[in-house]
Amino acid sequence: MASYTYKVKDMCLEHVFECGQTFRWNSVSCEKGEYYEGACQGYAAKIFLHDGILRVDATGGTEEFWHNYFDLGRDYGELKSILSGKHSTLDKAMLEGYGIRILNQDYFEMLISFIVSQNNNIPRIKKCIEALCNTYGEVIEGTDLHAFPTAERLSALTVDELMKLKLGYRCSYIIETAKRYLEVGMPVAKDTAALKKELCEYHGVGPKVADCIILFGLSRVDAFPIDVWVKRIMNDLYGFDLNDLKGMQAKAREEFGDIGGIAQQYLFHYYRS
DNA sequence: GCGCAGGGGGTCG
DNA sequence: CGACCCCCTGCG
Repeated sequence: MASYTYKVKDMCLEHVFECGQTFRWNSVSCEKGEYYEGACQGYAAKIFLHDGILRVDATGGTEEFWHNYFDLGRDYGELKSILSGKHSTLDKAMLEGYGIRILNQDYFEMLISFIVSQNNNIPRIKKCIEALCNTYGEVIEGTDLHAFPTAERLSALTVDELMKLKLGYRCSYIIETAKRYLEVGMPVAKDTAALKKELCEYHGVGPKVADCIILFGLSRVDAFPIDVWVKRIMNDLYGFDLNDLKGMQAKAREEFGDIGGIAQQYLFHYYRS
């Protein structure tokens, strides 16, 4: 069991784990307060944050790995100052969600997780992903947690098998996606628009899911996922028609530049809470 | 209590 | 633009 500590600013565990970017971390209450337990990249971990000190107790991963996972190399204070004054609602959202950070998560896990998320709600998304991990993911030694399943494992399943996990019509998307991922691998570096187009070729991946994968799985903070909440936000803030996705995308680029994904997370969190 | 719409971080045909 | 697999909620 490795233990690492980091001095952090602009961070709150609840903001990080409950803003909808990840589905595998759960809060645990104990006498000393609250911590989060979960898994990523085949490592199980407990995450504590008190008085500006982040502590990671994990079954593996280097100090650099967790530093990168929590995006500690990015100065969110600086980002907030860049975004401040752009809109009074965003200013409020940044105060409310001061401790949001975009996790650097596994690409394949994000690919599958956000396919599961379509036309679905967060509690059930978490259940579905937990079922996927518990059924098809390797046990993480010394814990009762499971790693996210590999593409090899998922690609070998039949729809009938996967249907048992109550994933509904998403089953075929998941299997096809795992197969395709094994063929094409990670996307090569290119501009975000081209990435989005490439991702939309996966069955079950549309514009919204593609942007989530780009933002959370490829760490491109210029991606600006537009879901029903963001539609409402863009309507409230700038008066966009609810189905004018193009207009919203353009406005996000104009207002937030290449950190639209960061602004999106603050706004999304603010509207949901 | 129970049955039945309604809708959920969309996408496909 | 309607259907969708499933689950949870609210309402009669």
